[in-house]
Amino acid sequence: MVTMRDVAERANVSIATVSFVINGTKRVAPETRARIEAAIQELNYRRNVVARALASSRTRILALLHPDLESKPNATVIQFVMGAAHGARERGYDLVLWPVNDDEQMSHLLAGGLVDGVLLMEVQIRDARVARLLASRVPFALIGRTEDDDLPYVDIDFATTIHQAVEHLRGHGHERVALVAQQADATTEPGRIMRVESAYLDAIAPLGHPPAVIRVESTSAGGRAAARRLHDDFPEVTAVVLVNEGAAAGLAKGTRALGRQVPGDLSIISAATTRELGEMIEPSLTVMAAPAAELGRMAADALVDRLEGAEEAPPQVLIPCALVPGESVGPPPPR
Amino acid sequence: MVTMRDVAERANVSIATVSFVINGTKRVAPETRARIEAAIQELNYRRNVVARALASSRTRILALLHPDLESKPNATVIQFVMGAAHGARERGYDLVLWPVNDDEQMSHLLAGGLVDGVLLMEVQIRDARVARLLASRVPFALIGRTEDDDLPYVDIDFATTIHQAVEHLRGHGHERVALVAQQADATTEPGRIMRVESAYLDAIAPLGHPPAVIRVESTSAGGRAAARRLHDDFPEVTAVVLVNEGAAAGLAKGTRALGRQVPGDLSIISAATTRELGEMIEPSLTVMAAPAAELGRMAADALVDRLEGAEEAPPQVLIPCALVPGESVGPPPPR
DNA sequence: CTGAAAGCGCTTACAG
DNA sequence: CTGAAAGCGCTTACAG
Repeated sequence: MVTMRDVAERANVSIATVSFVINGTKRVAPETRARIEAAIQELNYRRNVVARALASSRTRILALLHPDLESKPNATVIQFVMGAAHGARERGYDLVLWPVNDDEQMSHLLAGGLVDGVLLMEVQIRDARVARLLASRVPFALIGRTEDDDLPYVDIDFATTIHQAVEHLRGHGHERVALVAQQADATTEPGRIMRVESAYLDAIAPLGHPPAVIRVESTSAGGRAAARRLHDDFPEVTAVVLVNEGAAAGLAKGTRALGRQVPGDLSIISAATTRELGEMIEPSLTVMAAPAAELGRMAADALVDRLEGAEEAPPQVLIPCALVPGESVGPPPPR
Repeated sequence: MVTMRDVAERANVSIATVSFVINGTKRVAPETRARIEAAIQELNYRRNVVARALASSRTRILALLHPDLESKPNATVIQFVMGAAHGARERGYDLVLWPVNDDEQMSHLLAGGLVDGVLLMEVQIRDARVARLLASRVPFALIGRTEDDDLPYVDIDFATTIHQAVEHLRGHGHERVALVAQQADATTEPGRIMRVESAYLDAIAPLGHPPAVIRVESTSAGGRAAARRLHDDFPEVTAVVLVNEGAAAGLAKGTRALGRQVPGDLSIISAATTRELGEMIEPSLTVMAAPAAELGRMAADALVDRLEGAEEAPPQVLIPCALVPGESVGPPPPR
């Protein structure tokens, strides 16, 4: 292995000077610099990142802390993860995956000193991991939000997204618009659920009709259950905003299985999902595409900004989803 | 930060002895050990992984080297990635994501000394990255295979999978079975394409009919194109084995758009996809579920085995997909 | 502008 | 069974 010492010897300088040119930390005379750069070339030297990390107490590694995603493969999730990985790489950081649910194990990992910062996914309204993170003093950024808004986060702008979805449906003449959201289970209560529901209530208020909210699990079966509940409990509803990626296909299939046409009898917008998902379903769903890759990238970026000492207020970023028209929205059925 | 020195002082031993008990590298007298363990507890000491890495020249970090997955979110991919992350964690290793296409950048990363080993995804038949990896002397394992079979790999057993798919269709009375595979583009030629096609030829040989192979891109549009080609070019075909996850939904939709029923006119098995994908489509697709999470886990495991000095031959693992019946396979239409 | 040297927090022969 | 010490390959005050 070629070390900095080898380079220094070949260029007839001290290792300190080599370090200065590699890192650009101090000005170095042009001819000295040239000698060093030549030596680096000739020896094909590459600085050892571990030694650098130890000496500088900065590893330039970020952790992506997420629950076990194996069980619920969600199309937007991988885009998010890849966005974060790219964002980190572009800033010269590495991203490690920490599939950790156990809050104890998380503290262990944090204390090991491997990472400079943490990206926390699937944030809950009250999230014990946030307290651990705060206690560990390791900088972090959230994907999603907790109850209190003074932590750095990056999130989908659900308010704008839902409003635009409802607006789009109103433009087609719908007045009775339901929301199909995600069911919180005992342990998890993503902040998004709460925010989505309140955005929905806001958005439909001008229509002057009572809200229709259905919560189902994020699976095909959940989607079919939603179709049935819509049919049985809310027959006056002519359009639905869905914020539950896993249930999208089931909702479309279930609706048709009940003899109702999409969009003839029921219009559907699937918010915060991928365009690819929309295309897979029959009829192709009109979606509000989640800016998942951008969010991942921005989360990494924001975290690196903090690590590199940008002293501003904690970054708080909201991005709305973008409407991608499909074939699942039309006028309401004649009464 | 609490260091090993702090622990040593509190326990009245040398830091070497502390290291021995933490790592179990040498036997230590029971009472000494007890003192040290107590000190660790009291100080809540956690060994610094960076210092350990530098001293032992083992970082216990693995890299997952993959192309940009953002563009083609493929449901099995995330399961694979998560499987690898879990597998690594369980062995006490961290997994970093390296979204790298550029083969130059890859060498840079490899030379940095951050990782002990590499997992290489989306392996091509002739893969330049493999040569780089070999040159770098960093141990690795492949997901998929190159032309030559003497490198350590973990892969789907396509031969068995395709045979079982064809067998299943024969059991329903099909004799004319087509293959819809993935189109290789200029730069990528996954080894799987080749292996899938030859497995298909083997599997249908006993049927005594000419093969019908269609290659399309891995998108909904590709799937619709396949439906049309089947209809136009291979009217005698009554069943298809699909090995192209991205095209699955398009094939089903496209077939129906041509006025043909699934499975009434055409039976479909989608191989090497997730069960969730099958459920999303209408009708629910019969799939051969890819053992993606297992493969990821096994790849990580195999790599760690090598790193920890298992001297055996390079691990080569093949796992077939498992049949998950849906509603897309039935008897062939009466002639 | 450059260098000598301490130090980052561990592991690991080597001695005893 | 335990310790003193060298060393992993860098960065970074501090001097000059």
